[in-house]
Amino acid sequence: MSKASASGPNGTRKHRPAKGHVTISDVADLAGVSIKTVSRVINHEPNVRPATAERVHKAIQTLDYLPDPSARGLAGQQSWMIGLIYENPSPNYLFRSILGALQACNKGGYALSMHSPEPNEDDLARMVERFVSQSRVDGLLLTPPVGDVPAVLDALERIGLPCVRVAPLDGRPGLGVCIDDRSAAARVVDHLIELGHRRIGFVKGHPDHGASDARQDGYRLSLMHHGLPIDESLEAQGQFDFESGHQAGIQLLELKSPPTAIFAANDEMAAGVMQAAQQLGWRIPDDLSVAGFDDTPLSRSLWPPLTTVHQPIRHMALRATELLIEQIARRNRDEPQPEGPSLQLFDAPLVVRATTAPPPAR
Amino acid sequence: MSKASASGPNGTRKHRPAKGHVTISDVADLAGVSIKTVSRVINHEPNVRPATAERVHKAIQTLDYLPDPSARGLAGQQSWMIGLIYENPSPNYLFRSILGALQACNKGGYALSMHSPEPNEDDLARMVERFVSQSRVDGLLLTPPVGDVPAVLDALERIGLPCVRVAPLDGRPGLGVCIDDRSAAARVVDHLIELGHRRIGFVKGHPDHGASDARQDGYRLSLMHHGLPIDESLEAQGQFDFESGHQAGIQLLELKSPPTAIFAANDEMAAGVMQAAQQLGWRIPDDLSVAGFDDTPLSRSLWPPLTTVHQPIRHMALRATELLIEQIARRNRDEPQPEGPSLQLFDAPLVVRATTAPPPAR
DNA sequence: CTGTGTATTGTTAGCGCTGTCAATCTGGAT
DNA sequence: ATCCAGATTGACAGCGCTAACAATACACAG
Repeated sequence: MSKASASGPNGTRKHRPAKGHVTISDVADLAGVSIKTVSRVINHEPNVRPATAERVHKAIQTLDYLPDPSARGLAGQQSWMIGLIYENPSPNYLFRSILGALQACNKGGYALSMHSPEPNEDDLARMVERFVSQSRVDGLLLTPPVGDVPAVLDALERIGLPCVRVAPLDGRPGLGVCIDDRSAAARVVDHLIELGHRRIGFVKGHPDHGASDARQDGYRLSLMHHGLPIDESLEAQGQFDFESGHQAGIQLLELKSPPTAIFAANDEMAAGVMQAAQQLGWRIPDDLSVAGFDDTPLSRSLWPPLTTVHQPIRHMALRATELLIEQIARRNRDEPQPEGPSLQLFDAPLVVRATTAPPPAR
Repeated sequence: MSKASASGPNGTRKHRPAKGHVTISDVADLAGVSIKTVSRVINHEPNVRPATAERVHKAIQTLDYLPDPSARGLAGQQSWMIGLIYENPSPNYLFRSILGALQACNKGGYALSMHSPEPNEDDLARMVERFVSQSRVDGLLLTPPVGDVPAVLDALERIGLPCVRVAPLDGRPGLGVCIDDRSAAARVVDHLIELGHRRIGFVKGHPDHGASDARQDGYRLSLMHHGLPIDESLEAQGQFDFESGHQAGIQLLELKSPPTAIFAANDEMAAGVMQAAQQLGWRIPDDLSVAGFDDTPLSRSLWPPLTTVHQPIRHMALRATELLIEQIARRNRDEPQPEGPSLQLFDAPLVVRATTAPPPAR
């Protein structure tokens, strides 16, 4: 009797009675079922009679019950945590990624745990392994450039941990979300050519952050497509930061035959180019057109506002996280991961603002 | 014998043997002590013989053991999670806060859980309460402007949840970290006056984000201190964003007797002012000096680079998190929270760049 | 030596939940 | 009616750790 009837199949809890702390057995008692059935409902397990599920749901609502993630993590094999590895030089990029990931996590009942390698960390793969085993995350979101380190991907594959890459560069199998950097970059150059520019400079990004290469490809592709020559002296090396853009700008503008337009592989560097130009007495866009890439808030805070490519980073991270959660769910049900192309492409539209205009008349 | 010697006081675990998963009993076995002693060492409890502690530490190192946060959370009364509530319009501010908080969390063995109210959320206090009870965080970090909502603070006090505020505005008791907005703002205006400016405009920030008021106070204080009149027509309302700064800039510059310098309550708005000025044909700093506040990366990406006040946000958030962790520890030991002034002040030095110069000669 | 108090270590019972497996119920087919 | 497969539900044993208490070891006064 003390067992079966007093207050439901599992009895009442004895501790922390004052700690307004609703547990699964409170719900079970109220719904008149066992805690296991409540657990089934929570986890959407099959074979629960609709009427029963309904009663449980009502009890959950009434008590405002929320399962304790610690207990779930301890008992089950999931930690309900997703890891986000970042090593991104751009706060803005990272910040928007976090927002997107957070949103998807909230929706899916996951928590987000962020981690970045120490500045002097040389063995990224080992770092990631340590992080994974310590925090027991269920899956990993890899933002560039960490998602392009083969050693890390190998390690993850060996452990068998689900992961999704944001903006991956290689053709490695596995889930990912990205934009088509190449054609977006080509679109920028198309735009400049349509305005009448014939000598168009390019500022490359950080050599390790390979979106740089794709954007350079797009730049050259558009040039070739319009029958314009590729002149390597018009391609300056940058590092994706303001200062390097500034340097590159000076380098390009002091050429004997300088370009009439400069396309920088991101907004920060475009801002640097603009600073260099204004310093050297060029007016934008009258004497020089400038275009960037990413559409960070910066691009709207420059004067004149910058023509750039909008990258839907928040959406991409959100979708990446959703994909990751789906993958984790499949794995938990021992379903095979689907084959085939697994890269989700996002639109990256050109945003024409005020830094691009026809070249000065000869 | 089976109890005492076979494999240590607690025996060996039976499940998930392959899952390279080191638990507290593995450590106990290797060190030849009970799991409770290991627990004592981990939690720095007193009354462990140094030699024993040493053996345990060695075992922990050998096995690369890390306690499972879920299990700790479930068994103890701590969740080892700290919540960060944000509703900040500035990605940069928030991002730097996150970095600082994350760093302190890592050091203290805590995880960080971020949360922001829904855009249309009206009852902030209830939202915070729900978040706290759902995620079972041990403490809360309140970034502006959420840290200034009395209803939220009341609710938190009622629950008895430790919290620390970043940049609080009122004199409410409780821990917090901040800069002296007023004197920092005054220092900016001092600087402008020293350069020879006599008509100095001010762009106010968002009325709800009360740092705005403190900065305005500083502006007026400096003016008064130097015997200059306070002219309300020189004070334009802004919203802390670029667009509002642009508007305010136009408003001030189209005055019959426009200012020779404009101090905006943050960098974004200063960028807006700069845009407005350049649009209207004013050269900076020759015709107009501009100063901002916050020292966001933006301030270095503008041309000319912006004179502003450096706010050590990352450090502030780091320190705030440390304070929070200390407070949680005290509470867990049932120690009383210390009385007295609990606001930690940080330096916010003026960074003079290129947007401020003597006013044009009459 | 013995007794007493304190420092140190161990034992045991959960924390709230899920996984396993057994028990019960249901709806036909016989 | 009777039986059986499948659907539905429940009992119970942990997950890895901490809290409360128990047990032992040790130190030193009497």
